Amino acid sequence: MSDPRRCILHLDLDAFFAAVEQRDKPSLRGRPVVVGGTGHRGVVSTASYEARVYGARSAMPTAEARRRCPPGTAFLSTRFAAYRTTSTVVMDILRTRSPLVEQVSVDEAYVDLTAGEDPPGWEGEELERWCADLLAEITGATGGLTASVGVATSKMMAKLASEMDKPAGTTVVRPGRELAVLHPLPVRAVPGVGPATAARLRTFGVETVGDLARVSRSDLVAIFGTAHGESLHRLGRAEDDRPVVVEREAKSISVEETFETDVAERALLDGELVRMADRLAGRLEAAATFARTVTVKLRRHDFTTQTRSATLPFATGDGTVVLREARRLLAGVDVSAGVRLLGLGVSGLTDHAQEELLVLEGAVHEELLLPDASSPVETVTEAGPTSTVETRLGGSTGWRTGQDVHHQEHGPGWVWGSGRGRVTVRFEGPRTAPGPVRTFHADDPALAPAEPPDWRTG
DNA sequence: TCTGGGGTCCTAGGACCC
DNA sequence: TCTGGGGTCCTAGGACCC
Repeated sequence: MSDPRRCILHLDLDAFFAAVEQRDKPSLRGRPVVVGGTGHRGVVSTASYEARVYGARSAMPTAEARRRCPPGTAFLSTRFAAYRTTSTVVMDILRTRSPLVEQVSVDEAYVDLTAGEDPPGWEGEELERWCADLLAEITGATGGLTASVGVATSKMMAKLASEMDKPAGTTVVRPGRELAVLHPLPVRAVPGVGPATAARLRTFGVETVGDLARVSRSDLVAIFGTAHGESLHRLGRAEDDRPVVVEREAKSISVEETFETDVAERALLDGELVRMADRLAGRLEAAATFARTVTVKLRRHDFTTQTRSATLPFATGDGTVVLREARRLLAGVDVSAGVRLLGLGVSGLTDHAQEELLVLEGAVHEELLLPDASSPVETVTEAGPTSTVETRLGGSTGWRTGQDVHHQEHGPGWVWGSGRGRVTVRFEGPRTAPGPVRTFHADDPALAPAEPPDWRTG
């Protein structure tokens, strides 16, 4: 059983992306909003509660959400910069309560309250009052966003609790109550049980966590392997002593892109690779880290995924080195049937560069370092194919729905829609009334992309 | 108009070394 | 000439999470 002395809080911001959009775009408040990929291969990241009424859900193809939601539903692309700014405000508030805050994503965190200065106790309604105070502070500081929290003796139980009274709810699972709360839930509620594991368990007649808890450890290990089997056995009994850890070092960095239509032309794929290597190098530099392993990922028309990786004898932060390896790896796979997704990643991260030159001085495996004379480093500085995959496909004006813009005359606004050489902008901000809509030429010089508005001052 | 993008962890097999 | 087991590194693929 979990250590009853631990008091762990899990906080989850409610419909976070959609809530930020409704805060910053007054005309969307109270209306269905769907945030995610807006192209024909897009999927939903977050649906507002108004859109959930019609069945729109996270991870659903956006096309499906469009079919389900009524006219007037806003379909917006993501604005990560805005979400990050708001997320930081929330995480800073959590750190005033305890130094042990583990941010697991932009909208979610664990807090070990036991590590705080004056932790609330389990008795009476003290915890409920303490959480109400926390949620009120978050709502005030974020311009009206709500969060849900769960408090329990372990991370798993705290997370399950935070989902039990959404939105804006507080659920406390007091020590000793864990199994009564856990066992009626479907197995899918257990972290680590996804569609494949749930289907497998169903063939053994296991539907609820209570059913799972009656399966022996040896049976679970035989079915799912050591790591997964042991984990299922423990979590099914609410045995979870995973600590709240403040910072985890990144193990990999990657970028990927799904094309609007499958791509079979090597020149186009190479152009993408050039841009991806450049972005990756920027992120390596920003993180002051270096990588030894380069991985190229492809997804085909039938959704099968293929990866090819190579480990260098040195760690690099150089985009040209990453690109050279990526090109070599991509050259070894058949793309003639078309590629749906192309990805480029690096792993084996270390703090210290051990660059190519140092290894060359050691005269180690020179042929490994210059593996492909046909793609010399110099080609990287070339412009690459001028027609990127997007421009070749046409139709795009370069403006994304939901994007922040500024017009010389009309001031700040956001892209309401675009196409056929036009862009329509709604001029409003987080602290204005719902604003008017105007349409411009997509290349109107008076119109420019802008930073997200500040809900505290804008 | 089927299925994003960024991650983590695990497994299994082969190479290689002792 | 034949045979062994353990450990580490690498590659490819898959499940899962938000």
